Amino acid sequence: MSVQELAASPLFAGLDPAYLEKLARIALLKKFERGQTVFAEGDPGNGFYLVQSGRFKIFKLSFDGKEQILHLLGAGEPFGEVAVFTGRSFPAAAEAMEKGRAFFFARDDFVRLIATEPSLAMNMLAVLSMRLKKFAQMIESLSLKEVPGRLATHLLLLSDQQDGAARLRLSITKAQLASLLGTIPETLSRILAKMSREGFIALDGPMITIANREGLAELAMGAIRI
Amino acid sequence: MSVQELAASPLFAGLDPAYLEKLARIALLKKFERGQTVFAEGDPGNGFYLVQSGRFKIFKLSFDGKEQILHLLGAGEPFGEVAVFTGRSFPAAAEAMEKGRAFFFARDDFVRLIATEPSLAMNMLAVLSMRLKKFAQMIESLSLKEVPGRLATHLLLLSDQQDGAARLRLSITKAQLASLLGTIPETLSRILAKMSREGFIALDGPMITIANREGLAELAMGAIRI
DNA sequence: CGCTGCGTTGAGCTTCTTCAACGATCGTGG
DNA sequence: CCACGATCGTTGAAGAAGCTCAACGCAGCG
Repeated sequence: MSVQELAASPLFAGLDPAYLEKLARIALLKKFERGQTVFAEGDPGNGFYLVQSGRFKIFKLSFDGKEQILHLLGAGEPFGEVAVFTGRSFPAAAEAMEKGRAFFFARDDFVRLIATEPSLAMNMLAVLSMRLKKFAQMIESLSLKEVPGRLATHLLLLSDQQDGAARLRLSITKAQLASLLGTIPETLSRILAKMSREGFIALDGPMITIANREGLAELAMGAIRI
Repeated sequence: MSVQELAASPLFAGLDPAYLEKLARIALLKKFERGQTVFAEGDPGNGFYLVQSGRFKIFKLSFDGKEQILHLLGAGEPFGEVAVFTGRSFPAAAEAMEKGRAFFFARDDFVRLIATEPSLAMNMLAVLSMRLKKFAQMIESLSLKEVPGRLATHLLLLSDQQDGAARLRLSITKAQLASLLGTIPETLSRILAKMSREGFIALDGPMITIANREGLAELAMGAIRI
């Protein structure tokens, strides 16, 4: 497995090349087709994955089949690590959103390595901490904001990730965005339409242009409503 | 600072006494009064805390003052660690719910120690992983379940934590329980009353008795409604 | 005694979901 | 090449869930 690919991940950044070599030796590259399940919620978690290519989603399903996306992952991002350290089953399901590959690291092999390399442990702590922070924001959004507020927050975040660009391309379907925001496509569609009508954004298929950043920011923090 | 107290925490369990001694030397015991703020969301996170006594809550506030409790903490539980590893500010606020004390560990001191003691790192990874799992369940609850389902889930969890006891004592006020469940006291009150009317539970002040465990389990997973 | 925090209940209203229908796009197989 | 089904997105009408606002009882405590 290519050491360079591993080094590109935040999880393995800054590690000694000798360690990367060891990691590469225990990694197993797996292929996934669009829609293929990586693991289901509750499956025994004997290791974790690192995305090599393609995109993957981590999600929860309700009794009646509604989906809540917890995480969207691209190249270099790990998933399924929680099960490694709790020593139990996966707390959510994972699925490939498109054709792609992921490295698999078996728990025992990985734990052996992490126990001897403090900077790997520190990197992993940083990854888990970032995730916790993100989850805390998600909980805040779901419980304290209405859908327009969550959407505004998300759009501003997207813009930030692209150096403040006003013109954004949704890289996921609107149905998936709805699932990420904890709502349903119909509601999202209505709210996008309303935001457009009121001049906050401009819509054009999968393109969204931020037309009133201050207004969106006020929506995001709940200072105003639409 | 007492080494025994530190050793009782899951975070420091199984560590070499010599390391506990080092930890004890960098720990700083702070006192808090009921209602006192430990840190606000956004404060610079220069270290983390470990509860010695009393209870603390971690929470988010909305623009108009509504509160979402993320976490309730008792003796031996750490909080504020996320900021240590993301190197940034606290992602939520912390407050003492009653008179209590907490050890404070400064970031730099702690990072020095954790980098030399793999089992401390592994413990910390386990703690963060458990939290992530809990947050994932919270997100699932908020987005995929209605209030009766969340309440049922919580009651069953409480019962599990007490070896399956049917008679539970709420250790927090109902207003705080509402905040933990992502709702408001009025709604919680109504749903408790309805659950009692329909025979799922029996109410008596702060005591709740599980009268129909199977029914509650079906409520919890969303199989039935009330 | 009066105050404050906690809990409950009622009425009205907002938000969101459900259910249904429909247009557009796209890939596939006949 | 066209027809078909599937996915995606949008819109409307109706209903459910939960929130807001208000009032009130009750207990603990200065």
